[in-house]
Amino acid sequence: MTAEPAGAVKTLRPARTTATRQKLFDASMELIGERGAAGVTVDEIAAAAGVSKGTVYYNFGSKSELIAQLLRHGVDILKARLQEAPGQKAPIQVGSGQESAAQRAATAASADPLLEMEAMIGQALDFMSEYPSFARLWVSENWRTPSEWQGTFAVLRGELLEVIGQAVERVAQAYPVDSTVSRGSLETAIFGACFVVGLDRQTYHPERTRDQSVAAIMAIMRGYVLQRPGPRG
Amino acid sequence: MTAEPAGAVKTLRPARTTATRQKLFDASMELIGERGAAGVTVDEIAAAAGVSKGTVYYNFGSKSELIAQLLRHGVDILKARLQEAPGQKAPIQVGSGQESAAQRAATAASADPLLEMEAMIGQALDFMSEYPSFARLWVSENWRTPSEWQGTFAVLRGELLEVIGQAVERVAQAYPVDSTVSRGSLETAIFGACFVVGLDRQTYHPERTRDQSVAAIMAIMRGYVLQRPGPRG
DNA sequence: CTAACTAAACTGACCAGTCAGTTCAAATAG
DNA sequence: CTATTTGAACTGACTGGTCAGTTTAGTTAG
Repeated sequence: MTAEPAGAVKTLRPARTTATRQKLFDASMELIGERGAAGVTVDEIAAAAGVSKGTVYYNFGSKSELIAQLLRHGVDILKARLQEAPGQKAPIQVGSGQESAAQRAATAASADPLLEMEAMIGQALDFMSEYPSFARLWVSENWRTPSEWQGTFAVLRGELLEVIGQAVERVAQAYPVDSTVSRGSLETAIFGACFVVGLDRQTYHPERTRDQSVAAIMAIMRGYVLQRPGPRG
Repeated sequence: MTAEPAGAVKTLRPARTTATRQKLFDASMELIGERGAAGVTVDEIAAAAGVSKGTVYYNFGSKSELIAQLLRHGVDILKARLQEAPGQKAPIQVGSGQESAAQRAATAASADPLLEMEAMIGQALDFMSEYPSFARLWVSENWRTPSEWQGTFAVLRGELLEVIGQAVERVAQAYPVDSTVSRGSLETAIFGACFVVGLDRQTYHPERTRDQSVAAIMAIMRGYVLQRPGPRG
């Protein structure tokens, strides 16, 4: 019988378990990204992770749950990357006037929300380069209608779009923008363009540079902003 | 014994076969779009098409070949739609000065390549609405690395991007554009945004209108064009 | 001592592809 | 006009193999 219901506590977990789960995440990400969730067997994943099949079930309970947690894992990484982009550095609510040099640098870099946006898109593309399999898994399963991970996707998608939405909002505060454009659709377009441009670069056009890709996606923002006299205020 | 090797002649094919193949395309498109190529069985497809399993193999030879031809079929439809957009109406080389009223209307509408671009994006979104399963199949399988349909995708992707590329070219001829932006990346961004915005509307935001979506994607073009004094020439 | 993990065998469902046989519309023969 | 033949189109039971998930008895590491 499996002790501890699969996928229980995440924190305070023994080091061995954490390492095992990480190995399984790495192996799954790779294999599933290449051949799709349905195209990979649990035996293969276990073998690739250098672990027995029983361990997969001990840790995750099912193939489906493994993949759900894999999606969550990837989104956590991507969100962290996006928030690394200057100006996204979470609500710093420490006593006023005591920012560190690093904090001041971040603030300075984020003075222009368009530059911040550019940094975010760059981070997104870097993520796609680093975890191409995650991007493939995402686009493969995201829009399936009665998907096993429908709920998972709805939540994760919302989290990512919120980060983008905040950055767009900051642009809209600093610049005159075309208010006839639906904010939601715009965010989706940016989000989608990041994935597709990133994946396409990976698969079909490795010669395209990161900066070319960023510039192409940034065209969306330049088209959203009405004039270019720099941020106001 | 099966006469005629599967998937041979396409033209002059007896009506019965054409009807059968169409039924199989319709059924496959629906099922595969929902649950993915690997998630659907040939038995299910046959049943949904109201045909026996043997007929699938008689007509296509393999599940894989059925899907390859399904992709080709969908791209043919999408390409036709994109070329319906004003100004794309293929090289009309009939005797000069004898255009029909319809041709003149199309020419008039295409006077502005940006409007033409807008029409094309609208057509793309309409296609996504009408064949959502095709779009899902496309994004699900397009970027798999050693895919069964790698070659198929490379060809079809090229055909679609060429149509977009021509429209972008016409914009670049008529307007001053940001020449530092890589044309290929830009086209990919537009292409990707169409798919993702279309699918997202379908799956998560049915309340978003077609025109909102078009406007969001058109932001890319507005950002690519440097000024807005109307087309030159 | 116990949670985490191993190794290997096993079950039961599922599924791609096969093939011997059936149908029927059109061609040909009488 | 009727009988016969032909073969493309189609059928569906069957085969061989695969795979998620289970079980069990034992091992390792913290």
